[in-house]
Amino acid sequence: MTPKKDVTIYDIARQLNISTSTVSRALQDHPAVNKLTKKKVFKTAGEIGYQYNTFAGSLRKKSTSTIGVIVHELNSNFITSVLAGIEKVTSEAGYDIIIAHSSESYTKEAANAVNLFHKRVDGLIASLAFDTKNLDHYQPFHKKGIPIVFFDRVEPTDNSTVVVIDNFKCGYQATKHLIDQGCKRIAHITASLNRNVYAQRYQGYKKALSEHNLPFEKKQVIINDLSEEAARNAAYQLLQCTQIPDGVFITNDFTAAVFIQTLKENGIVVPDDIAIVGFNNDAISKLIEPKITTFNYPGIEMGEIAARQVVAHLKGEQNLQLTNTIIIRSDLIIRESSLKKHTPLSIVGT
Amino acid sequence: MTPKKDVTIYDIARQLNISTSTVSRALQDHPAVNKLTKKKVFKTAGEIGYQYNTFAGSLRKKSTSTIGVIVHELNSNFITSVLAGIEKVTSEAGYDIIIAHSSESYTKEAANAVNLFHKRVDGLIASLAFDTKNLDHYQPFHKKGIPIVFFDRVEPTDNSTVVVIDNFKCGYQATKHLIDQGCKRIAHITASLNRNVYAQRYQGYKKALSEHNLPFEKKQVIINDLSEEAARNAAYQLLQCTQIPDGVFITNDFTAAVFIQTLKENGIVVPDDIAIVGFNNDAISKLIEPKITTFNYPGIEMGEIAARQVVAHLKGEQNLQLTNTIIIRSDLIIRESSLKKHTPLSIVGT
DNA sequence: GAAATTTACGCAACCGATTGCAATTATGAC
DNA sequence: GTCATAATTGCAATCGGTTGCGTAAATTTC
Repeated sequence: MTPKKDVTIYDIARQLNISTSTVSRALQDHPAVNKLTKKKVFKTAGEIGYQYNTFAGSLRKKSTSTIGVIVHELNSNFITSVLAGIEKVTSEAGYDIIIAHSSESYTKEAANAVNLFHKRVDGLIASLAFDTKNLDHYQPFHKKGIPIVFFDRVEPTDNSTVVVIDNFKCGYQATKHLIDQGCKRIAHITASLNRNVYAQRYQGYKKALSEHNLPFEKKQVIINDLSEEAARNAAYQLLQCTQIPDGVFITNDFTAAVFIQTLKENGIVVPDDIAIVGFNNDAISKLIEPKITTFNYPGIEMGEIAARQVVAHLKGEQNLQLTNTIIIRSDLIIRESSLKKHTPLSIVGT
Repeated sequence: MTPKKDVTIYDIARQLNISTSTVSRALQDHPAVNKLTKKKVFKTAGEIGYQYNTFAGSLRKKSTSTIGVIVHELNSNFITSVLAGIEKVTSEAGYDIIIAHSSESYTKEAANAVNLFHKRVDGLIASLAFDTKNLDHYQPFHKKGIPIVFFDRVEPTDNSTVVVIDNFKCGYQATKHLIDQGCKRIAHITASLNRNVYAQRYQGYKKALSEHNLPFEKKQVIINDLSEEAARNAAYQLLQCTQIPDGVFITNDFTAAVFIQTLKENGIVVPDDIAIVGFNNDAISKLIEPKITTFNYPGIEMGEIAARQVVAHLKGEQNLQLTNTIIIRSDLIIRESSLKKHTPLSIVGT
């Protein structure tokens, strides 16, 4: 609308009777500029209200000092922690970040990728949506040599680093824990097995069952979108089985919370009738009754590590081309929802 | 790192033996370009992998088709809904958005403002942090005529539109509701009264008390950061009063949930001993026991309206200069946490 | 005090798209 | 076939920094 003319380095140069080169260099604190000159430049810059023009700079430099971040959602503690971790590292290294979220939609994820590519981010950190099955939309980045690090929701790739937790192990641990509590019929509620995190937890679940000679039944595995409605439906579905399960491993705390609520509404006692293990260590897991046994998801750490990888690559300290997988520790946090009566309370965490 | 040369409109022009002007116009689907030429341009553009260079374009056009959004946090349903609303409207109007969050810190909010200003957003939508007391960091936007719309967390201003709910009324309603339930000693847990939303709810609370001849006591008002720890401390503090309250209005559902949990741990029965009203209608409000009476916060609507204001201004359809306040409807959702025994269940919502 | 360095600064060519205005070509009217 | 009008296209300046290279001035060296 208002085409107010901007204050540029030309204005500073004119005012001080020096060249724009010197002004530009002074503004960058370049060593080849006299200290006095720098001082004068900064002074008049402030006086006449100079503002750096990112476009001119980026256009010339072909770099933006900006790192793009694509996440699959925003409203979870996990993601917020990751973002905090990323921000910490990137800002210390002098990079800005642009956050885009896909709301678990492949289409939006792809659109975001295109957009960030156009915005010429210097690097990318991403977590895939539920239904993202291929990584084609990231090809332009690879072609241009822009480093990408995937975290949490990843896909096998030849040219990027991935930062994850050991989902297989978590799935195994969760199930093993339920078995240790005496559960014989353990169900599993999760999301699309196309997504690595769910696929691997599922494998871990199966492994634990078979290792302990418990039957694996298709009916006991419910795959949905982990929404509130899905959680309720899952509960009703399981309650209608001839043999209702005595343990359920649910890959999301919110879903687990709704599930538990639905059970309670139907007179089922958790954990005595059905023991529950959730996932993510969301705030809600400690607030509902019973408190949910879950897995701690080290968000900040994941964010920091992912960001550090990208930054290291950009600064030329390290090359990401070599495929690289970083696995971060995650822990089972045992709370009330999975502890059958006989267990001594002393081992209950908070 | 890798200074691969970009494909530009010059490459297309050379290939087709036409001028860059024509290519540029063809790419924009300008009417003054022959249809056949356009077709050829798009074809070769695709073939040689042309990518629009945002910087060159923005530098020349002095506009970015991007709207900045500054929020005070990310992990709440409310904010996520607002973002969804904003995204819907802006993307339909052909604008991108850049999301920045301040984590309730004034310093980060100001830094984000500077950053978005440098990124030359065409418009700004913002919600203030807890401790933001002045709007100086938005001056550069005003000076350049960049429209700003504040939502929810706002500050009186002469040159921006604000989109809010009637917080005074909510505070009044919440308190009135508790009074109707028979509460005589109503406490209030909230955050910094510098922030409009809390200040106004507080005023509403006071008004309701005085209107019903209930004493207002400083001790009954606890101001903190609404964190988990703060919620617990508040609970202990109130329990130590000689006369513990029989109703509490808490301006945040998460805080209310922790507060209720702490009460229960100490043998207090909600709502019978103490009735509770929360705020925001977060997912958690329906999942804990008892379900929390709260206020619905129309996030999507707020986002849409805020975005529409900015877009309308940018398209020249409307001027935001004239101060403008838009108030959105919000509703008290009555659930178990505030309903004293005698109340007929039939009016209980879900 | 002349030669060798070092320190500061300026020149001018970019980066890639946009756009007012002029020029050329095509189409239509008579 | 001529002239007016409309449809296309090109010229060239512009947006605001950046940076390799060259040069003048200041400092050091012997």
